[in-house]
Amino acid sequence: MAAGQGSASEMARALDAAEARCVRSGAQLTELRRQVLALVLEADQPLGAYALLDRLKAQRPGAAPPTVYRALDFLLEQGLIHKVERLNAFIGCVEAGHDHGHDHDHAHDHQFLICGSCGATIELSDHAVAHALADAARRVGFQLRKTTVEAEGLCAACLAAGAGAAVAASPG
Amino acid sequence: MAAGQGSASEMARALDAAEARCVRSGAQLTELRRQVLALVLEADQPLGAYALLDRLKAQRPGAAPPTVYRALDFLLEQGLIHKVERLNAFIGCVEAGHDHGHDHDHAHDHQFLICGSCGATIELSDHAVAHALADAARRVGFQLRKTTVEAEGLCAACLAAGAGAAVAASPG
DNA sequence: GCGAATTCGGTTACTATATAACGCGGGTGC
DNA sequence: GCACCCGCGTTATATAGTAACCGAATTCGC
Repeated sequence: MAAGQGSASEMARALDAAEARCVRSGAQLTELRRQVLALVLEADQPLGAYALLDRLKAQRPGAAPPTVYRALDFLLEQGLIHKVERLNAFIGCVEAGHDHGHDHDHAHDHQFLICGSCGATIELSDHAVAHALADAARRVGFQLRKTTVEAEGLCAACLAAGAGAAVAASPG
Repeated sequence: MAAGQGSASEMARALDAAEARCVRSGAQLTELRRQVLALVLEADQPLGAYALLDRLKAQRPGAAPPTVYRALDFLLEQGLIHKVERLNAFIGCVEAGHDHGHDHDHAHDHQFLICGSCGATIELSDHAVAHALADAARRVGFQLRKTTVEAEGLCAACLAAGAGAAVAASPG
């Protein structure tokens, strides 16, 4: 388990928060976009566009790649989801789950820790990391626009379960 | 301009250094691998696998995707090149250009700053960034194995040239 | 020398990821 | 009514990456 919404009510709350966010920014969270967002949020790990497409087809038989990519582009723009570049996969943004009214429309800096054993992906919002990177960029005169910080390794649960050995030893 | 070798002699030196590195680790820098490495190094920006393939075909008409991917895998393993995840592209490792004999075979932590205007990609080896990320991971009990830190923005040269406006205005 | 094992790379075919381009229908403004 | 924009269906295609099989060259053991 990693990121999935634990219950239907949590999901409903998250979708409502997303709706509110879109209204505030003058965007429309249409039925399709809502469906795709729900699929991303209910997964307990990042899902690829085609995995999402497969699931979307259950509700929307005619769905094709552009269907899901357009929805994903929208959700990315709205900051409701993130793309995990190392996995070519998409995951809900933890920040978006809160419906506090003040706009933190700024692209919040985040980092991902991806467990190579269980696939859990943890989103961090570590200020020190963001600051260090901003510092390093400034030192060479580079103006940051968007940062991608992702790490692969082993999560605490898998470490405790001795996954370090399991990963090396077992094929499955 | 960003990463390309400035001259034939620099290139030769870099290839010799790569050769030495491979010898030390018991690997073979074959003709194919050398060709692909040269193509990566002579580019002034990260190149995709298929761009490399196109260029490789000039020297090796029969080349196909596996040809270039196998060479790239080898070069990545040897730490001679890096993959830029955001671009699905490959770039020479600045560290590999130096032929100092001591083994820093450890995967050196690096960061990329990608200019959205000119495509230049700057490799940093900022300790503070690496340390901050390691710290953040440790705090949540996550064991790091490989980190990917990439940022998109504007390089100093493009900022000076007023690229901030140019990026918004001109298509080129 | 001869065969087994390994490494390298050519070749074919395929999977996965992502986008281009066209068109339709429904709203909005005038 | 009509021009316009938006959302989305639809078809086709581009780009990225792998699987699987094969043969040549080298090395190793004997």
